[in-house]
Amino acid sequence: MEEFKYSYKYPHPSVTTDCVIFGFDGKDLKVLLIERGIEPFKGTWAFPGGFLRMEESAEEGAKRELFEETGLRSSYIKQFHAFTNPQRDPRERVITIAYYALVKIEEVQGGDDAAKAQWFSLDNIPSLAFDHDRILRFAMRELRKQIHFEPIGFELLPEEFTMKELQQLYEAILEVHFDRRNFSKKMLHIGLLEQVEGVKTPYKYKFNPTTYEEMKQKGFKLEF
Amino acid sequence: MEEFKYSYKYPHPSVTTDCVIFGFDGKDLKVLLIERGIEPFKGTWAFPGGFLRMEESAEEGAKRELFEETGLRSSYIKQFHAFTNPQRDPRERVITIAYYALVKIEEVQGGDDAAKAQWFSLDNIPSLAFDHDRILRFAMRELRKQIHFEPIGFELLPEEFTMKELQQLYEAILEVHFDRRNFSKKMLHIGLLEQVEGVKTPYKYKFNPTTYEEMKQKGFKLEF
DNA sequence: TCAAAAGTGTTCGCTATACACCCATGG
DNA sequence: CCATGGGTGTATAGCGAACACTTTTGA
Repeated sequence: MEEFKYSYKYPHPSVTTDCVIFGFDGKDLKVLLIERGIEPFKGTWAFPGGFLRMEESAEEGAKRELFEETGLRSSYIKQFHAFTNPQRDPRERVITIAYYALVKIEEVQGGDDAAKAQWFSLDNIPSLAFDHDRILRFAMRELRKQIHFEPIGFELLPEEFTMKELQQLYEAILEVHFDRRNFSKKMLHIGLLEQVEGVKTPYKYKFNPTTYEEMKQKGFKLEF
Repeated sequence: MEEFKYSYKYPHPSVTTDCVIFGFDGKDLKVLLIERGIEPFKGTWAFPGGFLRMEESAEEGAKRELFEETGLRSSYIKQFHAFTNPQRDPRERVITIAYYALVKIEEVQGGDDAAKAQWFSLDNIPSLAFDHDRILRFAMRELRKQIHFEPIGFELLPEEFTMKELQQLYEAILEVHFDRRNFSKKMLHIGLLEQVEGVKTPYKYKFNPTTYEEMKQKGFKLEF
């Protein structure tokens, strides 16, 4: 009995965080998956995640998971849903608070056990553990919504990027096709882009966070 | 020790659901608050909520809370955030999964203890228990976002309503002012409204859920 | 009969969209 | 020199925003 030393009057569920990590390789949108080393679902792929510690918030937990798998500390991270189906874990009642993270794929370092982490294109996702396929679909839907209110695309691109890369990213997220000329015109018109001096054809651009902060104050909407 | 019969190897947080119930009285957007009868925060106002039962999902829990306070079973309800700050409850670690519900205010029946439930206008909210002021601000922000993707306004209005009521609702949610003529034109153009036959000046309208379902299939966006 | 509310139409400017041409680069 | 990619401009149509007049209703 020594082992079960946390006792409550009423049953409590376990609480975990899961982190859907999105990256962009210049062409396709990708997610980072971990091959599970333990039961249940040993050997199948899943999102990085784990039990919430008592002294950390869910966001801190998700950031911890993100760091352990990518070495990144300061990425964009957003809670998008808590999954609470009583049967979602075969062992016991586990609810998970799910986040998605947007990372610059080239900054990602292999985690402690890099061998078991791998990037997958969204059109080539393997069978996933637990209800993680549902979590992924949910994350994609929320990401598409989010893009209307925040220029989150910039979180997925390197510091400097071409207009074509930016367009391909938006096309990958929204699953649409834009006219190259109109996309460029629209993006430049918004005013969040800053052309990198001295680079010629193809031009490179940087995201201007100052302008973004100003625009957030006044309120704005990105149309697509 | 009989009392604490649920034991775990690791500490588990408590999990609750809270339900921000929005209603519209034809003029102002309101929320339903409960006066707490027990400590902590006894005597202060809070959202309906309570501990998640082991056999129910969070959404079922939130619906249960909604039913207990309003008598309504089939309202629009949406999870918008899990609040997980380790210090948010002074007693112990409690995370809450928060929902907002949109109800037709005239259908609401007093709950079991109706005396302690009361509608408050958003510009006249009393001091709230726990972190519920933060939860309310969060709910409002999500509601405003949501309105761009779904015609949720209709959930808050009676079956039949005038264009003016619809406009006042949108103005209350978004905290903006629309030109009466342009608002009407735009709303009618979207095609979700059906004019009630036989009613004259002011016309009444009904929401057409069939058209809405068709539009959701094809994907659409409500602009404001 | 008078005031307030509600119905309706027009103009203007902006932006989304469709589309074509020129230039630079590299094989 | 030719093909490809990338930079740029223009015409058109549709929508949002501003705005005024007429009709109806009820006090």
